[in-house]
Amino acid sequence: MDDLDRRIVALLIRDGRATYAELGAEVNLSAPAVKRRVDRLLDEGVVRGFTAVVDPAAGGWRTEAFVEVYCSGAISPEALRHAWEGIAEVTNAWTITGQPDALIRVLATDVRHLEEVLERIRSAASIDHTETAIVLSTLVDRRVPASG
Amino acid sequence: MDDLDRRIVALLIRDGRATYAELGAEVNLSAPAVKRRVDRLLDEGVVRGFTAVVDPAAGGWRTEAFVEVYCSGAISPEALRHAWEGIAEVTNAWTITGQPDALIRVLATDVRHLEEVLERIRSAASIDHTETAIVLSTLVDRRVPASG
DNA sequence: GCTGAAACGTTCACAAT
DNA sequence: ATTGTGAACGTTTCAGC
Repeated sequence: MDDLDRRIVALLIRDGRATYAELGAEVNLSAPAVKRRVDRLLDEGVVRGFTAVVDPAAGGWRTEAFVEVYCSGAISPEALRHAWEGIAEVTNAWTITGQPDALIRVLATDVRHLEEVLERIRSAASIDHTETAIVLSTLVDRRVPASG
Repeated sequence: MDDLDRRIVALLIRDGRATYAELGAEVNLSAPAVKRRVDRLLDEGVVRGFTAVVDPAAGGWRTEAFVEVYCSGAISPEALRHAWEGIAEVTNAWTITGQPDALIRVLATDVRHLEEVLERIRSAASIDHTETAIVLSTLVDRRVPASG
């Protein structure tokens, strides 16, 4: 993971479909040399894969919310993961420090749908209660810290 | 945005570097037909672009936190966006309903670095106080609701 | 790491439906 | 309006250096 790797990764974050020739032109390397590095980065898990960045609203997901989850008793993170992975509308979930045990990001079509998802979240594990905050606007949207 | 578009988008979320021929084989379309659809989806903004999915830990980002921000007085979302966009470690920020005015996701190298980022966040706008929750584990990590 | 060459993918104009 | 075909061009992906 040298400086060349970091530059290639930064370029691939900006354009995940950039050709090896284009990447090579930016970092002064031949296309095969770039490919070998990208293959190695994929192998090492530095780059997990490539994906399309989709506008959720275009798919009808117009309501976004964060749900703080307070559990009752001891529940393993693995049990929570298993329960929430099966709920399609749960896009992200983390266990966290502080008063709530977990934080969930939910995408729903509307508030009515959100309420229905919250019921499924609560019934999927022995949960004490939840606190929901609806997203008003997205101010910053990156996956990793800004670089260049 | 018909069913064929949705299937192509789902395939591109799974593999953002899939060739048009591969996509076409899955949806029974020729490569040029798939390309025209993808070009249109990009044009319409349904697909915003393509990116590499990178492991933050591989880049040294081993500490993740969510920061609830309580503002003092009236601050425009635009002012908050401008202030936080300039902080590299702020990967995401949303204005939300409920007690806090905003929620921020931060990636830092360690807890010491996180504390330093929090200082920058607080001094970047007229903020009353913040409440930070450090991420213990990531249970679910998707961008959009699961589909297939 | 580079080069060369074959296989493969992309991207266009054009015809078909 | 959208698709498939064919051909030119660029890219990928080897092996050999």
